[in-house]
Amino acid sequence: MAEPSDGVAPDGDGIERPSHPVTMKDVARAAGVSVATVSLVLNNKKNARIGEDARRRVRDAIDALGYRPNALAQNLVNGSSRFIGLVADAIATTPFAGQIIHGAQDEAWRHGYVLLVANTEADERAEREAIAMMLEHKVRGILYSTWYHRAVAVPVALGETEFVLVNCFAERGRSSAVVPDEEQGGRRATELLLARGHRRIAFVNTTTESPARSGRLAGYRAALESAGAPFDERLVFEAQPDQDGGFEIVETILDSGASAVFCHNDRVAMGLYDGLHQRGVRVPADISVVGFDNQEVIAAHLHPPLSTVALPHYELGARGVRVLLGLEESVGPSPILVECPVVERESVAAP
Amino acid sequence: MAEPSDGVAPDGDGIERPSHPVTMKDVARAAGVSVATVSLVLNNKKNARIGEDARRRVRDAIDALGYRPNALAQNLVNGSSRFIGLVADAIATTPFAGQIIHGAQDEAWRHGYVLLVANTEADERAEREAIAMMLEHKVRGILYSTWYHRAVAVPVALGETEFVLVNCFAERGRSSAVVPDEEQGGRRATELLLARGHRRIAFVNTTTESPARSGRLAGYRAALESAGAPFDERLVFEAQPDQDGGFEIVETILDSGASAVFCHNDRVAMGLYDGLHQRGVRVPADISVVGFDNQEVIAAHLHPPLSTVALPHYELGARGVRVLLGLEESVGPSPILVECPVVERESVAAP
DNA sequence: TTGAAAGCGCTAACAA
DNA sequence: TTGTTAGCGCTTTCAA
Repeated sequence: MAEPSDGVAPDGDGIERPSHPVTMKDVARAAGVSVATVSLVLNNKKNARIGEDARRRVRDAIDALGYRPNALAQNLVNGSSRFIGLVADAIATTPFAGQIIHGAQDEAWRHGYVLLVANTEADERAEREAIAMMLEHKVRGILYSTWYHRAVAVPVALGETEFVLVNCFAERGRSSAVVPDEEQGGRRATELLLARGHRRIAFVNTTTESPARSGRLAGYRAALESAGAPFDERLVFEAQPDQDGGFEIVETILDSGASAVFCHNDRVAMGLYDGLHQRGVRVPADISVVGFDNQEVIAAHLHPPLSTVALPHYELGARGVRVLLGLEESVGPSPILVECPVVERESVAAP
Repeated sequence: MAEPSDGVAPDGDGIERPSHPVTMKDVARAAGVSVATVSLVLNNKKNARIGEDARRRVRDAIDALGYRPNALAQNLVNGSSRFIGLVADAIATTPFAGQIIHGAQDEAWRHGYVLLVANTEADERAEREAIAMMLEHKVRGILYSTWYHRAVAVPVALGETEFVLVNCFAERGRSSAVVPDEEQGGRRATELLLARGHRRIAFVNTTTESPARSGRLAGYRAALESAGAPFDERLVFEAQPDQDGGFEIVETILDSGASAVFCHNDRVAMGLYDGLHQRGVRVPADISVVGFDNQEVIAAHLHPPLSTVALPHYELGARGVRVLLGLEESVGPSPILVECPVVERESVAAP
């Protein structure tokens, strides 16, 4: 069905190669030792004294035969695997889920673990099956992740193993969880504008109730207040959280007399740009704009490139495995908050 | 470290629950039968006649104890696992890799397989380790995927198992491979314009050598020719394949007198839109535009929404596992070509 | 310094 | 209709 671009190790090495899968027994035979010895040198146990000679013979046999340990067998005897399960509700909708997987995968790998990935598309049945399968594979633990920050009902089966919620938190009860610090992010975004001297800063929030909505608003407000700028409710607007929402709210923003706008996300900012351009309003000369999410395809390539605050998805995945593995304390009853870093580009200027 | 939102099954069911992991032996004891019997009813082997009574007792015991088969043990005895490995060179850079994973995962799942995912960031060492790890877990086979369509040097270790290249093909030698049909895609994109009556259609190709570059060009040309429209070399331009490239080429396009533009990808189209808007040129009233890739965040939300041709990443992943599993013939020496479907939106009008 | 042997949880002959 | 038993490939005492 498929062939390697290159041959396998040549056979003329003088050692007989068993017809198919090379086991430890084969190595032992070839090296003239017992399987126990092979096992010992393989895992180089320190308190097992193996002669230099035998050790070498084993090594040679392993190379010659192209032996690979059978992880299935190892896991069976050790009673647990090196798997970490990751169940995601949407792995392809946005690049976000990808980032979580990426972070989790890197960190897991670093500690000798492998990711078992399951996509559930938020289907409860798929979710149950995914978790069951992971449990049956005796995973070290499960990362339960969502593609946008929200509260979730923790599936009962998760209780059979250790788990960490990633980018979500438990509706009720407490569970280890790692989520983005929306408020801090909102504060940073606003400060980006404040720092350049803006005082009348509009905030285009989303219409949908969510931690992002309340968190970013709180951050916006806090930044304003601690900068001594007035918080004016009439400068807070709501729009559908996408390009259309941003596009439709231009007029309103322009009427408000704000010199800068903090958008709930980059997509809103993109729509806003569009509407602004159509009216001949220049960014940032006439009005400054800041986004949120740092959705690369958009933010980095708008004209001018959009200053924004990044959602730390990679970090969420990575932190998730760290707390799962007990490398990091999940202190306190509330979720671990991960910072949202700012990404400065060119959409902000002095008023 | 983490608690379920809900308790585990109550203990007052009259059956003693062993302190920790419930094994088949526990079930056998509780049901008053042998492990063989339990195994038989579990896998409901047809040619094994088990009494209704025993069968029920086993079922009850399983429920009562909350037994879960140990997949590790099952795999060990069967000599092979239900894993399919997926090595990707970039899982987070774009939504594309996510789609491949998604498709592979869905299809694998459908056939009772689980995805083992590894991200290599194109690092050779990471790649070797990832493949080794998969081999050690006795995967059924490996999907080797890239985030953009290209030729690859097939890692030697892949030869130790079955594998399928996804979104890439072997530099030399033949290997099963599944790739997008760039030429067909280019043809479709051009036809979108041709169908509305355009004859002078500009093509903004990428500057970088790739199957996408040559394939889409060939498709463009073929469509033109079979529609009896002249292929004019002076209508083929090159630009960096992103927003900047598209933005910078507007003037040139406008000067060419073309009534429509087929862009190498959606990002280029986005940049083009931008430049067009700035000059007061309307899409599609003054000029029609077609993209490629169907990068949702962009294409669906431009003004007007961009008609484009989709890269079939989901399908690539799914087909990949199908050929891996031998469900689909990988006929012939050349890669399997997957169709690029067109996605019509509103950026095309009559000239 | 090494080997023999038990056993991880499960499946599959083979007996009974 | 069911139980006994021998492995699957490996790790790990325990003896030698």
